[in-house]
Amino acid sequence: MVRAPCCDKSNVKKGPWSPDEDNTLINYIHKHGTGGNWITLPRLKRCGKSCRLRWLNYLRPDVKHGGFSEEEDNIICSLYSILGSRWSIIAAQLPGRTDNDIKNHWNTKLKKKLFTAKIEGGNNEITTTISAAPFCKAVGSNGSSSTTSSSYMTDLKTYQQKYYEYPALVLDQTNQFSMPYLPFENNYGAAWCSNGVGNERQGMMDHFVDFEVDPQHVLSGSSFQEENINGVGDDPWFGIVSATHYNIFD
DNA sequence: AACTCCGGCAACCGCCAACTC
DNA sequence: TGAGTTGGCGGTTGCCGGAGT
Repeated sequence: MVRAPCCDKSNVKKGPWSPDEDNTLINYIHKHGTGGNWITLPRLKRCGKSCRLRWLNYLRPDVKHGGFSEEEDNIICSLYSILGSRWSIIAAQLPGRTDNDIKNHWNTKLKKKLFTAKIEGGNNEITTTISAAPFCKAVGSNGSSSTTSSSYMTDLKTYQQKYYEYPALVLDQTNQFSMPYLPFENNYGAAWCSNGVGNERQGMMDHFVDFEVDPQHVLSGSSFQEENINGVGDDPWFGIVSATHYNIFD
């Protein structure tokens, strides 16, 4: 009871797609859809995976190419600061953009842009790390605090494993620290910051709780100034307090 | 004009989780 | 239940065109 392999690797065409191949693929999908099965797609001498990639990244009618706006750049950088290189999740927040496109854009432009901004900033904060804290799992679906100490610790372990390079937060055009902008509907996504006194994890947790239960700290689609938050120090930490409805860390 | 270098991007590769038989 | 298949993802490669020399 064994299925046929997805393609005969020795007889599979690679490299750039020709207009003919594109047309064949487009016509087929318009006629039949993908049916969730890329392997049975048109009899191009292409691997099913290659067909899927070509359609999703290039041929799909709603896909946008290039021309990233400032706002899109900001969203990408903010989400990168939180999620790291989880391009598919980041792409899900940007209609018409593909993970591949965003990844390329980050690697070729944004990374350098932020690095340059960091150098120009020229302060000790350069060496600071930020972290992405999947605390969302520990927050009630209505945004209220329902965290238990055990789930706290589970998430803390994940949290401690997820450190990212600093630069993504230098984005703020006013040259101040700003919290990542989280473009989630209904703003269930919210950012959190602490001064991370002495790099104490417990210290950060305290700030997290303070922040979480205080509605005025919940983002409403704008960036968040450092002075709005309890902890103001030279060793800031950033994270998410809630993004519960989206399960973005699952 | 010829050559080299470099940036941008499409496509491939390999891994892994989910699914199927 | 386990082996094999498939789809999805992130990392990487390699081609192409433009800029610089």
